[in-house]
Amino acid sequence: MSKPGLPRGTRDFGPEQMFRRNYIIDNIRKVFERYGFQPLETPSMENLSVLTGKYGNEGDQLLFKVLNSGDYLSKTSGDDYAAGSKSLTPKISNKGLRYDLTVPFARYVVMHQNDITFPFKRYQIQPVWRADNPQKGRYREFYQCDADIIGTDSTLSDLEIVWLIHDVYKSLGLGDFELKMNNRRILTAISEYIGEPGKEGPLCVAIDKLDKIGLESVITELERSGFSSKSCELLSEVIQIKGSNEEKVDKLMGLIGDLPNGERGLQDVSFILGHASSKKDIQLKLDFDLTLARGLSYYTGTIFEVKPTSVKMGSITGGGRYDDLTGIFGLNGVSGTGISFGIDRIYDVMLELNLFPEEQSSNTKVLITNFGEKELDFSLKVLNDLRSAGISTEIYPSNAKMKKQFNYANKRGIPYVAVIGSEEASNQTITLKDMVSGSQDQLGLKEVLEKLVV
RNA sequence: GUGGUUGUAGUUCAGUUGGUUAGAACGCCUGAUUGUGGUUCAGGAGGUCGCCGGUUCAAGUCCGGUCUUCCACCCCA
Repeated sequence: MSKPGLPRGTRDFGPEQMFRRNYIIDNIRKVFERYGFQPLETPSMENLSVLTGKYGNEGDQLLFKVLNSGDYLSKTSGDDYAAGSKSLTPKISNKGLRYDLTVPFARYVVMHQNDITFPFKRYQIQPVWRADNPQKGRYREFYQCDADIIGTDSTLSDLEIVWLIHDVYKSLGLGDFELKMNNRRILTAISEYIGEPGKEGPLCVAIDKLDKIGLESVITELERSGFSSKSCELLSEVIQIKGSNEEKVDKLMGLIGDLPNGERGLQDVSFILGHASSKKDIQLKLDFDLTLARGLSYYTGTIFEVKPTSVKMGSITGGGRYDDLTGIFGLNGVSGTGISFGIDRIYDVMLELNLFPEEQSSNTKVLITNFGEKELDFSLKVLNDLRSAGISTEIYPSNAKMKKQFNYANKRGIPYVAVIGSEEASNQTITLKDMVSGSQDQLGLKEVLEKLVV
């Protein structure tokens, strides 16, 4: 028999890792619920008609497709095979694994539009799959934690997202990050201002790389995609605007303030900037960054991204406002804003910064020894009494050597061992050993309960 | 999808110009200690050298392919 393995880009999570992952997820969930978000889960699989075409060409290639059940070749012919995988795939596969949580959410909203009370605030914590090439911080199966407010175009919701991000990272003790914010309308207005209206798509793609490849390479790339040298000159002036967040808003107002998109985008940004710090306990490095573009094409307003500052890692949280997410499924005029936390990356960052609470390798507080049948009745009574009192208790399942039973408690990090041998069983007492100090006392059941219930 | 990189015991890694029976540390098991773990000491088990093929008298070592790991690009969380 050959040794088993895992599919590329997937991982097992042992008890130790699950303890840490649950710590992250529990904290995020608590904050989500404190903000009034309601839980939602959707299936791992969606119909390919729901998924394809939503993430661009590249995204479609990254979808994991599920082969049809039964004789999946029955509806194909030799011609399909000859025409290549593009024409063959739809005939042998009509389902795929979800690529993110936003599109399934949009599908859900459209299907349940008559039952949902808007504005609808939902959160969703589930794995997603991408047939991508794995590397640092990139997996083929990973979790997203999404929170969206849908059915309102109020900028107040965007502000709530800022506070939500702040509170999530505060609860995790991760303060070492920067929240970047921009607005797609501003990028649109800039493309109009520099004389290349309608080209905000390529503009976003290029601008997004600014901190990676530098201004000159960005300009080169833009010229290659048809931007005139005059527009590029104007652009480099605009994106080199420096100063505080408020100063940047002011300067931009002078340039693109008369354009409808520019005015509205800057209003939103300044609303958020103005109110964000009104929260009492706020400690947030919020940066209005003109070069933040974000890839996903459905964003139309405010956009967010969180990056750790001292750990080399891509974005750990991203989101923004979209005006017409459900339009692709035939429901128009539903605006929303949302955020997605990448817990696998947050895990990596927190591990590197040593931010997890001390590991708790076991929930069990007491291990009851097993000496065999004579002591069993009393041992089981103690076991059940301790459990009834809310104390997490185990009994060693077989009459093994004491060395082995103590070793088990030690390895599992169980703090107390209750020794119940013939002597203890006959006078109904328990020898309770404290595994940390090494000391032990012979006690009655009541005394044990008093000692352990704190 | 493109380019580079990695693979030897449960884990982390050695392994000489190709040459006897592939090693270490940690971990694991047993005993010293028949009712007591963490320390110590003694002993033991554990390997299809990722897989398939090729070169050679001889391959862990060289060559080809393939899978995998990690990294970068693209894109993204």
